[in-house]
Amino acid sequence: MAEKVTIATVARRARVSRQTVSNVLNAPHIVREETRERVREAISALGYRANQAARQMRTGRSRLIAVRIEPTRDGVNGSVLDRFLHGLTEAAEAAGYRVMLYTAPDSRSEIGAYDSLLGAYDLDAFVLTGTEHDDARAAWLTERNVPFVTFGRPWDDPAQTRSLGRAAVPSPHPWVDVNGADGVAQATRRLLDTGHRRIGFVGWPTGSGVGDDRRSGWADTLRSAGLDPTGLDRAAPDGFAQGEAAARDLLAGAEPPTAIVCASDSLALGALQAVPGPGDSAAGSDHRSPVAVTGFDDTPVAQAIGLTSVSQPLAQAAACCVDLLADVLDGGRRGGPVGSRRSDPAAGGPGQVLLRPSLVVRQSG
Amino acid sequence: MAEKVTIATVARRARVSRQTVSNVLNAPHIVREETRERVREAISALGYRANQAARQMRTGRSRLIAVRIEPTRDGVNGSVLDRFLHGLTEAAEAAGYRVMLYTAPDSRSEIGAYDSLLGAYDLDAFVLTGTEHDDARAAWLTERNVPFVTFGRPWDDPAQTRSLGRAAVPSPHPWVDVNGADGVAQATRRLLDTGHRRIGFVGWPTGSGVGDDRRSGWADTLRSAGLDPTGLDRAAPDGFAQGEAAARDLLAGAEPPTAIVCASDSLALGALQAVPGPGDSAAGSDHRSPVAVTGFDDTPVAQAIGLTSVSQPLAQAAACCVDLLADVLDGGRRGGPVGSRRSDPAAGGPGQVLLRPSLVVRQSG
DNA sequence: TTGTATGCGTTATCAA
DNA sequence: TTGATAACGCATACAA
Repeated sequence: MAEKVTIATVARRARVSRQTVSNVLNAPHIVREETRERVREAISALGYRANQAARQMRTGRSRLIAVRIEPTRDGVNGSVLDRFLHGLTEAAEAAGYRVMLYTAPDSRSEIGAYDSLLGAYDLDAFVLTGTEHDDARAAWLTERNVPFVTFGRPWDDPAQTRSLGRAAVPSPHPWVDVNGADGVAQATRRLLDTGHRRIGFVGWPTGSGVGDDRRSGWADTLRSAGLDPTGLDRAAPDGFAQGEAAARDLLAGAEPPTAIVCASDSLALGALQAVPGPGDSAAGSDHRSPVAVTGFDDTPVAQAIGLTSVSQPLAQAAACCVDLLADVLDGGRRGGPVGSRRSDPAAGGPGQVLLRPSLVVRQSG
Repeated sequence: MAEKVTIATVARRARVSRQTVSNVLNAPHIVREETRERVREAISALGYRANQAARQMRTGRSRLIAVRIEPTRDGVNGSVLDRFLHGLTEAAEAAGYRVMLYTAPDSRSEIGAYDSLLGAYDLDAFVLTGTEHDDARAAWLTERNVPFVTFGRPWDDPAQTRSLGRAAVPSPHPWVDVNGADGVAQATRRLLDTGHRRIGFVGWPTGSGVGDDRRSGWADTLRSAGLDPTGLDRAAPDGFAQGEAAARDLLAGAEPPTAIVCASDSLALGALQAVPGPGDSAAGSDHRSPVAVTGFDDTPVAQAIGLTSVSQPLAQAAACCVDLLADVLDGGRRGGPVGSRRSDPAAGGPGQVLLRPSLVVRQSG
């Protein structure tokens, strides 16, 4: 066990005061070049590393970012969080932060978790995933002035908010999101381009921001192509079996769609079971399904079975989250090589980034 | 922003000294009951929570456990880490610890990460996943007396270790693992029970501890049933395409197997593509594949497509990891309601837990 | 530009 | 059983 090397050790070795060492660390520009070099040399020679606990006690900042790890929901989409987390950890490290995990069975208890986490650990910020309508978590954190960023837009219903009277409009907060409507539109447009005219949609029931957004991408694309989406969509909770049932229902109609766009890979996987497979067709080993199916999230399942799917730039989204947090935490005096990612440079408010997903075309569509 | 409530605030309110408050927190038994109650009341009335940073500075312990989040490897198996992480976070919270994430592109740089993490954050312990032969990370941590537990057995080659001379035998460390051989044996035995006699195996090339372990479960089971496994196994790196190729090769033989056991869901998914599907058979909609295929890990993919697979008790494994760490960190004076999980109570060494996986039977086999 | 003194909130040592 | 005092490592106001 090596001797503990503190700022005093470094100071002795570099024959300066502790304060000078501290200055080299926190405000290098005010130290004379020669001294600075000597101190730096001592630092690396001794392998000195600042003690976070002591620093935190003094500054009140922990350089810790908390993010909730959810229980794997339906399973198929679980890896999305996984990839996001990895990106987040990597980006945080680069910015000098660390990621701390916490769990909560639901949003209500999540707020309770904030309280104890903040009390004990002086967390610098939170990353919230999966925003809901009028998210109570965002409100709680805003109210207490706790920095946070959400991966997911705030899906506040403007009408409802307005009806609350007063200035109930939630103050804007930094967020990063992926344009789901755009992704679904890409998928739909590609189907149109390849000749499909009757394109169905299987998505989640109305009410979830994410789901409604994705559905609109499909409907709007059809409309701008002069097609009527009416009757061509089905609502189903996320899940394999639900997707299969919805697709079956869609295909049972008088004029069944020749392609189905789904709001998730889980639904798409189910839908794939419902469409007549290549084996049932007369032709031999043509792997192309007569009914094209596309999913959303480009999960490992999609990669494995050759499902065309919309891929979210998760690593980039995570990096944006960290950037936005760093903007707030480090007082905007960052500005490294990351480039400006603000989607709306005109607005003076907090950064809000909407990323564009990409379509990964595979055999299924 | 509520006033900062420290141990001094509590002391004032309870009209005791700060030390007494500290005692109530850390050594309740030495405080008179009446005083203790008064202090406890003040604590909850004020909503006091101990400041981790200050505590850490004094005790040198952070109550932080670090675990590496790997980049999603081949994808399909990614969710395993996800579920393990969730279990770990939950168990750690219950034991009063927190989980901190870090990344590293490979094992070599992972050791570098230890160094800086330990220097800056005074981490209490590490959880290592995916142990390798003669794991350098374990050696490094052992040498520096850093507490850690591995999820995965140490796969040290006894012969090689011995040949190094000296006492090169690595000192044992706490580990938790799932008995892969047992899991594959369960799958194989079930196939035998359902009448299969020619059962193939598709696994990873010899050399990986995990892979060899799983293969042995298959081979041993066949042998104890009086069958000869020779020629019935194929080695392939993990992956969908690799699994398909290996299975195809296996099925191309003169006497092709009627069932294939795979070392992973990725391989199994590939193998499924290689076997004649139900659609190719004469009979109608019998969903049962003529060639049974089983996977390993019970990933979401398996759940979605109905692949029989071996399921690891990840939440339990994670809980065991935390228990073992707590044993070390809290000096063995734990012993809550978790029950003794030591697999070898006779050995005085560090706890080592081998858990039994379970077979999830679905349509594919 | 560099050095000195002080305090962050907690726990450990020791005396009362 | 309780209370006073010191110390953990760092950063900051202030003096030199």
